[in-house]
Amino acid sequence: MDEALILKSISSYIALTGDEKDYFIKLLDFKKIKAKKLLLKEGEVCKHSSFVIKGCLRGYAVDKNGFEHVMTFAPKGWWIADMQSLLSQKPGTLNLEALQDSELLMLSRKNQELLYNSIPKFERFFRVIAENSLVSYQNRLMDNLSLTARERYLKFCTTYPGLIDKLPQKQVAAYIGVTPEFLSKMKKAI
Amino acid sequence: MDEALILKSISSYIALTGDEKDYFIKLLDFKKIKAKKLLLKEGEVCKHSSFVIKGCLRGYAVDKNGFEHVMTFAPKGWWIADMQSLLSQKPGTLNLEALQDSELLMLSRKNQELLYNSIPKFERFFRVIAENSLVSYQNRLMDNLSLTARERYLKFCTTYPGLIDKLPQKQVAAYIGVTPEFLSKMKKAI
DNA sequence: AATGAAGCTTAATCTAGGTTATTTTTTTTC
DNA sequence: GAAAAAAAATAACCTAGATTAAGCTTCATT
Repeated sequence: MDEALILKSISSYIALTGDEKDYFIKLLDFKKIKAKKLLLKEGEVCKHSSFVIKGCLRGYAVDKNGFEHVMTFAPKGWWIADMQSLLSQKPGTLNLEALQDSELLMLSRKNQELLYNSIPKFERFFRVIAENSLVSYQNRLMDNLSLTARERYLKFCTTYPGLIDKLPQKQVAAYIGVTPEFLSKMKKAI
Repeated sequence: MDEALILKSISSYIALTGDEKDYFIKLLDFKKIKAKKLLLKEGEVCKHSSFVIKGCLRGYAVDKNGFEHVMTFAPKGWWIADMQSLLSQKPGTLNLEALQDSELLMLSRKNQELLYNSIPKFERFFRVIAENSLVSYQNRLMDNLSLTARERYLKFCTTYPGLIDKLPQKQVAAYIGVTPEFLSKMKKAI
């Protein structure tokens, strides 16, 4: 298990002593997950925040017509969870799926509470993470309200250059909010 | 200036001593704002988080075609800011406008930093606020990806029963993501 | 290497919601 | 309380993107 990435990511926001790092690392569970396997299924209660150290996951919901909508992609260095379910501890609506063979450092909700109480600096860390995430959802919402499908696609390509050629394009479609057929048509026109 | 509401809202998440309450209250600036006046204009840097104690504000952006899109409504008991600008301290894209004569308790970014350092519990408070807000933007995004305009309208009505009959309906339209004409057409059909 | 199964493309057709324009109603303002 | 301005309603027409359905391509599994 390689904790260098997560410690580096944390150090951008808060400074930890060696002891604090050790304590934190002990609260994490390492997990490998195979491509196409589900980390969390809709209807289950989300019990962990997971930090991706290898591979990539996606969080998606299935609507009442059976269509998938991608809420988030989580490549290396990102956190993923069904936040709604994690906060409320009620059954969630998201499926968290590995897109590739992946490796995670998982922080259980219980350990996260422990962490807040023993190293209050982590309140700050997760506050900043939540604020940044909030802003990115605000931006995405605004894009969905004000841009055409074509503009959203082009923005996706420039915003996530590392993802665009790794993802099946039907999943890009499910993220930007168009059908795979229409994305295909757009790509021809570009 | 009436600080009862903000203290009550905080007490749902963290417990404060009398001294802490006093200290916090002194960091706030009271402001009255007339209906239709802008608290923040796009292009300006957002310097405050504002808690609404009376009235209602909206945060909206104007797209390149001149159409307004409502990011958020902030009735009594809610916070409002251009988060992106507040966090980055760069010029923002949101206009924050009073919909009615309103009263605010404003916490400057500088005082917010002070607050975090002198009463670290506030890290937790604003973390929780940010997490809840994040979840509500996730839900709204999912609604925009998966529901019809009609469904979004009906959901708006049940989610914000207090707002629906106070707002000009063109602003409801700018929130759910349809033209005022289409909203009018839908209402007739319902 | 063969056999699926899943993903991608293409194209014809359809529709939810947009656009434009006019009229009516409500709200502001002097 | 009259005039002007903003909001809402109505209706005809338009289009971005959805739907359906067929063929094609890639890729995983035996």
